[in-house]
Amino acid sequence: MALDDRKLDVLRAIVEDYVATQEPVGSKALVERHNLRVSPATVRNDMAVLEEEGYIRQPHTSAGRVPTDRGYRLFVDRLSRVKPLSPAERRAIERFMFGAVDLDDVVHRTVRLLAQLTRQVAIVQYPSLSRSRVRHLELVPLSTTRLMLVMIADTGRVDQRLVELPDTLGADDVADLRRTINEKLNGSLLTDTPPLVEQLRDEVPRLLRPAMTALSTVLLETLVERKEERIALAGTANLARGLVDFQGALRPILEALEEEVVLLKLFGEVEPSGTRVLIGDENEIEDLRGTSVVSTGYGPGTIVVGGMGVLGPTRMDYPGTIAAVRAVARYVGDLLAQS
Amino acid sequence: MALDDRKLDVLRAIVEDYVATQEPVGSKALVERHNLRVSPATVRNDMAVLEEEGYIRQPHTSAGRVPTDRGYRLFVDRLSRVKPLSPAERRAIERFMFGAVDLDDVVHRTVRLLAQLTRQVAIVQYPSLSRSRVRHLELVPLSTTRLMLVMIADTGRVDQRLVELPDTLGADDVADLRRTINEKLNGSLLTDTPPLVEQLRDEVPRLLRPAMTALSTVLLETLVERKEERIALAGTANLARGLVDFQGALRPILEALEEEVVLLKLFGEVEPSGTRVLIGDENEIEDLRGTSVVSTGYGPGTIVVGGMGVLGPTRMDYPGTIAAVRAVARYVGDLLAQS
DNA sequence: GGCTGGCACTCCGGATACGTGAGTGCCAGT
DNA sequence: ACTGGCACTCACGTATCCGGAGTGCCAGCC
Repeated sequence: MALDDRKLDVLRAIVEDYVATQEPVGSKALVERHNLRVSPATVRNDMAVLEEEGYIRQPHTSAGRVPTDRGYRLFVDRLSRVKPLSPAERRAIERFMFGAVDLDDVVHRTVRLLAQLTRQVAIVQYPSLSRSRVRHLELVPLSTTRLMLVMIADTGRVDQRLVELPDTLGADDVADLRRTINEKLNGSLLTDTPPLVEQLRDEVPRLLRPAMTALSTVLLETLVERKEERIALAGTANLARGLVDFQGALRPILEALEEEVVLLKLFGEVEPSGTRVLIGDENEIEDLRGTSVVSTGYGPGTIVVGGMGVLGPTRMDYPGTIAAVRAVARYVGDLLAQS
Repeated sequence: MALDDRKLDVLRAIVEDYVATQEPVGSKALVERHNLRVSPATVRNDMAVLEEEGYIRQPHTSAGRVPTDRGYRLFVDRLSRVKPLSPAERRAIERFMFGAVDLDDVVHRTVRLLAQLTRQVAIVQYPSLSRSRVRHLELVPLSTTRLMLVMIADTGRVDQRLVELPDTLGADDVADLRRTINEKLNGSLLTDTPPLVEQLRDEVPRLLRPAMTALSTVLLETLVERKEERIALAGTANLARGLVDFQGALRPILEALEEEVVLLKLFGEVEPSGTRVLIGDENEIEDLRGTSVVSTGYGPGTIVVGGMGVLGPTRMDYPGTIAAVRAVARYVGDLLAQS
């Protein structure tokens, strides 16, 4: 059955009111607050249809209506426009991000900014290693048998690992290794490096082979195997605000949020295409059903190097949240493009 | 008034029972569970005295007794022995920490380990910059006018910052700067470096002065001004377990936990002497009254490079928690000593 | 003097009952 | 197709009641 325009209006009104008040909304209140030009009785009929179609439901007989996940979905897809940020919010973004010194700092500020802007839990994935290119590899001798391997990615990310050498090396040797590695790997996507790393061993003088072997091993670990990506989180206190429904449900949510692996799933499939909204049961993660996630990719220009987003109760202000997430992602993307 | 031994026994029993059951404990239950060799009536008299002295209180007339902050304090100071970890727990520590690859990883694992062991919120401060020594400073040319400055501290901590150069530099120049900086600063405590950095400018050839000036500025920021230390947090979900008392109080606690500045205060005054226990109102941070904090310093050998600890409801298992915090701190200290 | 059994008293928490009001579904009328 | 009217339902707040755990106090006992 096709829903006519008025029914869609009613659904939109229900979602908006419910998000604003957090209370089931009834037919009378609805006609008062929105100027639908019909009587409550008519609205009730429409509601009955909407309920039949699964867009809204009644918590109890003779209570108002509440949107279902399906209702929110329709609302997000067809009934709402992303609302532009207020100038104050735009200014807040700039103020907040101004003066960030390094990638850590950027990510940190971003996640707090998002949490504050949306008043929800914010999640930011560090630029993914697999989507970065090697900008430079540095070898720092700590002792004659120990090197610190520092990898600098074009996303600003810096990783370091300790390498134990099988035998002692002089400064010249280290320089040699450094040159070889950089010539081979600089500029390549991290996911493409493994075969290159394999070749490294054969490109150094016989004497340096054992050292290079040790180095290759660590390199492989650093570049590829170390799948575990990093995540920053903020605004968990906001969960305690949406008290009523949560209450007991809070615990599993907090637990899920501490599992980085779980969170990464949320960003696993970010497409450059744009913002993704997961509503309630659409979420694959058991414990996070009952919450919605608005996420998007970010990166310099059109490249996506990581994801960011927010998580909150399904009854969230979608247009506002989507706008905020997009704006912040874009801002951070520009920031990355500059450096 | 001095409390005789039996009264102390009663207090200890009350604390233990209350911690175990989370319910006010009455005189009858007390004599049953512990073998005090007196009647409930006698215990009641003792309780009356303990209450007068402020060690316990009644939530309501005709309810059992609950320890006050003062009661816990006495318990911790005089009535309890730190209980050694179980073999299973010791093994858990080793298993959990095994295979940590870098400092980030160590801190991460540590905080999760602590949270799991104590079933409370765990907090670990990264090795404090101000308590570290410079092990090595590396300059990595990213372009002709840009350097990445990487600082490696003896605590395993690695920080990096971008430096924009006033004019272009060749590879030799960079090597020159690197050598000068390292000769000057290597091995010195970070807090002692500022005067040394000031001198740097005059120790390079005239041509390199502008570059060195830029470098010095960033160095100062990195080494000293950047007071903001880093913090890792885990186990916030555990807060939701101690439900009853918290309930509404949860929000401000979560908020406080997100303020790194606030958390650092907790470790501001860690003395190498040992473990510190802050009970309820003893806590200086407004929002964290009502919680207790068990914290200790950690570091290689007897040196303290940072703090770690856990936070939970005042009704926590102090002996167990103290033991866990100490054991983990010690283990991590040993780990740092090795590297 | 310190300990104990007995006893009256307090008060929290859960169960039950009741009235109220918001909201609904349906129907007959326009 | 919309509306006004009406009977019905049910969550929620308030009031009341009851049982039980726990106390404070007192008189008696060792």
